[in-house]
Amino acid sequence: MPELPEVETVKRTLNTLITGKTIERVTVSLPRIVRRPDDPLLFAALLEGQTVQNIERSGKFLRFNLDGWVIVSHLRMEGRYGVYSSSDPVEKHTHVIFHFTDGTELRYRDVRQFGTMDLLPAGEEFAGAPLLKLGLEPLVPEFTADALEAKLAGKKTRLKTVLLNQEVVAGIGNIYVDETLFRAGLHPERPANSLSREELERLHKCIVDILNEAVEAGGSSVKSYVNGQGESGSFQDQHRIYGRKGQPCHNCGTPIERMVVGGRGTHYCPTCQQPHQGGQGA
DNA sequence: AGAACGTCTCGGCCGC
DNA sequence: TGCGGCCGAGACGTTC
Repeated sequence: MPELPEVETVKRTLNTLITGKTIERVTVSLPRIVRRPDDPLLFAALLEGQTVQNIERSGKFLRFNLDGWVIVSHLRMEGRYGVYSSSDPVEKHTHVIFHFTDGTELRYRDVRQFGTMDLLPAGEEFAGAPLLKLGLEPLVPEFTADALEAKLAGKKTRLKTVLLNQEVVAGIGNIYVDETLFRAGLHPERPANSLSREELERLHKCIVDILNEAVEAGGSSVKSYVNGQGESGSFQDQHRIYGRKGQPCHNCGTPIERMVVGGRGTHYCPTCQQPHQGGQGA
């Protein structure tokens, strides 16, 4: 489920919950989740005795920094982490358990089993897949309108498809791309290289503003919770376009429409987001 | 029954 | 012809 704001929320919560804890052993009950090393027993063996230094984020990936290793974890659609006592009953769809020496556990649950974990030597995590080709981090000072413009240059691809491409901007998903394009007043199917400078600057600002607002609200979903302390996220109450098919646009009252772009459900206002240049944004 | 907050691969089409 | 860019479809389990 998670996009950048949800992953950022999970990251912050986990930092408060498991930093400094030492892994005693690891249980992998669904091997497909662990991509590297390909042997889940080796994955578990390499992690024994490792201490959690901190957790960072790249795009939608979590990076668990240990002593000599880094776990690069992607939640895909429905992956969730939770911190439990070892005496808590193990919930359905729990696929990986990190047992700590203090009797607590970090558990990974994933109903759809799409999530992934890659264990990589510390210092080498950016040298190859899956982080090497990640695009611009949108919430750092280096993410400027010029940087975005350079990434979009020459791309005739539709705007929504480009923004969902993690090699362009890292962390935007289906909810925030719709929210961003609505606020920017841009049609999802505009060719990416057709934006005026003004439109590009508006798009850049909307990406940054919406992601920051969502992080501030603790993310959108109710599905990417960490545990009782980290499970809420209220940004879904601020969604102005996503999931509002048929309801009136907050801007102009026109019923919001839904179409499919790049295979993804896409919500937009046919009045505020015209398929040609123009418009002032929402 | 259709859709789901994410990738990833495959095959086809288009234009240089 | 060859190749890159781009697109849609389908796949990956499961739930509601």
